[in-house]
Amino acid sequence: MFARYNKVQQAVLETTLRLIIDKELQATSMSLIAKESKVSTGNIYHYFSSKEDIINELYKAIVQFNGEYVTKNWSDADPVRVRFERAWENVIRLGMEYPQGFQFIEQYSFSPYIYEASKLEAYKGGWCGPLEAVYREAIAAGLFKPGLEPRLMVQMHYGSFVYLLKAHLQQYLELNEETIRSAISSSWNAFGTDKAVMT
Amino acid sequence: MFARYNKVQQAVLETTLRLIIDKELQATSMSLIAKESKVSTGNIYHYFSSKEDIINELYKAIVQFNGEYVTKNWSDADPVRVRFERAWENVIRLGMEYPQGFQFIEQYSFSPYIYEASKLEAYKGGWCGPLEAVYREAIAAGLFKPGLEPRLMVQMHYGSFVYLLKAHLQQYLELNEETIRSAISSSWNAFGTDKAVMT
DNA sequence: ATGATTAGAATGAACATTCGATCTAGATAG
DNA sequence: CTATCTAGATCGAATGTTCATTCTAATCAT
Repeated sequence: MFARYNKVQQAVLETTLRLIIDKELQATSMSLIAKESKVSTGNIYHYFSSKEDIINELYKAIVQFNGEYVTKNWSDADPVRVRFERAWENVIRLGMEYPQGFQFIEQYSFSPYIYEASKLEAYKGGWCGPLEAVYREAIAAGLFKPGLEPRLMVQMHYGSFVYLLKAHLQQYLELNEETIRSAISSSWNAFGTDKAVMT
Repeated sequence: MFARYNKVQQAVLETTLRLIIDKELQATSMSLIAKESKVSTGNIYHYFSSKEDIINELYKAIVQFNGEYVTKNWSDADPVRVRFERAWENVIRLGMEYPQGFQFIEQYSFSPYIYEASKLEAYKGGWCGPLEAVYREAIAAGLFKPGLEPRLMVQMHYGSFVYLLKAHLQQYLELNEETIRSAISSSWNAFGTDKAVMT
């Protein structure tokens, strides 16, 4: 997840992520990060310019990782429906395999603590653009109803899966393969035309 | 929104809500709350036992307010589809009219800062239960496909609307009446059977 | 007057950051 | 092969600030 950083930076970033998810940002002090990562405070400041800097590096690293994960296993050559399913499957799998990173982005993507510059940099590595294109294509092919903006559709579907994951991570409900397939298929139906329904 | 509190408490709660949404919890100090609410720190501690206490009162008050808002304008006598539409319309309207309260719950409902007791108390006044019942009824009437848990369906739909609202509040997209109607209708279609489709 | 309420200065703890000292490894010289 | 040097890496104690909370005195209502 933090492959492009050195050992010390990795230790700090991993520890910070864990602490923030477990205990919340305000309860995550530099001295605690130092103790748990086994890197002295002085040395942390050798590699990061401030606490804010750590959080922002964390943000950028996770967003990039997530972006790569979600756009895996599918390409423009695949049929629209396949791309749709793979992408959302990836989103769910990402949330289940890397819950801390997922929760971190969920909690802090609108936080003033994250610099606008980090958010901008994040957007470039994101997957919203590619997915929007898939939806646009689905509309053009008559598989999705026209009328709503692709951007809005993606936003709604993303929200669905985020909340599914939240409920799962909170042990509020269970997610098995069958349920995931079913949820993705239902999502398709929300915007799908008769032509597109084949479930 | 804070009708059941006295003047001083209202001032403190309103100010705290505004500051937390504008500036984030950790940047919202007691002295700032005191200055902006025009209640001295000493007096704040006369009405609240701690900062945590303020946040938790805020949480409980908003959850109750939201619960009442969402279950307005519909009753068990209405047809399932009407109840479905009214409820989600209320959710969206709530988010648009009271964005701060909406954002606060979004950000802090999973926070360790909120006592479990507050969350429990919140659940009683919540609207998840009533909505789950509507979905259960829709399945029983053959309007919704069986297979998925009603709880999961509600969770997914709620996520859709939350993200729609987030995007709207972030000026990322515009929400007009037509779009809202269309989004709610699409949501119905996600789980709707052929019998139920009438759009 | 007296009990409740309000005010804001005082307190003490916690925290982000800095700083000077120490350590390490690799290069250079004898 | 050993001794010396050096620059970066690492350490943790010290600093100065911020903040939640408390305290004491003043004000108000009855």
